[in-house]
Amino acid sequence: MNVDVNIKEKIIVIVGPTAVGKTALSLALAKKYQGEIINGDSVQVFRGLDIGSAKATSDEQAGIPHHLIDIRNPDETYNVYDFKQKVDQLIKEISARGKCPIIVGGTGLYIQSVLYDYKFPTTTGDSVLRDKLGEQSPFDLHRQLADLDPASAEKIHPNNVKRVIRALEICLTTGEKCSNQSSATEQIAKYNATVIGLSMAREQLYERINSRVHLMLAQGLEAEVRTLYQAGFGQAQSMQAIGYKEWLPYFEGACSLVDVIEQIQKHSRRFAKRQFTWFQNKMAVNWFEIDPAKPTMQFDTISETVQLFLGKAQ
RNA sequence: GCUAGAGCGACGAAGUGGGAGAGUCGUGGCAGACUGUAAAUCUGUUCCCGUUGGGUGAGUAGGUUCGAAUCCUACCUCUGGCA
Repeated sequence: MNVDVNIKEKIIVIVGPTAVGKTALSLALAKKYQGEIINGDSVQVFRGLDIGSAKATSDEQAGIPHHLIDIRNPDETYNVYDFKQKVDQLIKEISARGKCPIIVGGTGLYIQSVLYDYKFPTTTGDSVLRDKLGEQSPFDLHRQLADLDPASAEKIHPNNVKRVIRALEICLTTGEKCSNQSSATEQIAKYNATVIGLSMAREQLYERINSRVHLMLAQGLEAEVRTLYQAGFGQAQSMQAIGYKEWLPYFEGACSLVDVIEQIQKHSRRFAKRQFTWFQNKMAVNWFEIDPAKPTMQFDTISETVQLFLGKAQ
């Protein structure tokens, strides 16, 4: 199959682990190149989750169009499918305006789904079926999957109940096999994208993460989470985010504030590691190492790369 | 100074008290997987080396023994008690 290169829209993608400085770079590039920012992050979509998700402040956003931020209430859901649909549409619109779409985010799956044009199984989440399946033992679930879709069963570890259930859900509601549907997607780049990755020496990144948690606290993180908690959103999807879920035991008197801080730091460090794993292994990234002492020093180099990319004839 | 107890693996804990185990639990680190919750969920690994195997190993140095984490001696460190 030949995809006509000429019709591919140009997009800039900024990826990297949490706390590395993606937001700052996105703002700088958007200003310089008349870009519009598309949030590629699974938490910043929720209203009211501002400090803990490290959203750009409204001052920072001023004058630069931002998309897919604050588009959900804290008790609503959001997923890759929603994201990809909206992004495809947004890229079309923004490009038609003669602007450059800049996708910024740390959610590997989301970014991947856009870059490689994932085709998702048609079945939407069926919570009744999921609950019913959830009552069974992991072993039984996995055995069922082995009957219906051996390829998936082999790929998914029996302990990974969420993914076993999702695979079963696809088999049971569509009659298709999860493994067939996902492999139907070829690794074909849908857009003419330059993927800029920001990295940092592990130790320094971890220090930055640790101190950023204290910064968030100073900015009023506890009050932000308490408001959401008191509004009854404790069990919502949005509250599973790092920086939020860790407060629940504290509000219930089961742990100390120090415990909360340490948990948030730990979860953030692990998350950063998982982000590295994804971006390094799943997609072609143009990496730039950030020096935490001079975080904007690389921006000029990156900017040149971007200019070259944008200037190139299609 | 005297006395009682305790010292192992990146860290913490429990347990064992002549036939051992680089064993158990937890934490941290490292690595990995990922197609509708993905900041989710899950997996592997973590003394050394030539890694389907081999080596060293229970504070340190000796001793007893066919065999020692275990018993003995000395020393070091920590904790409690007494001065």
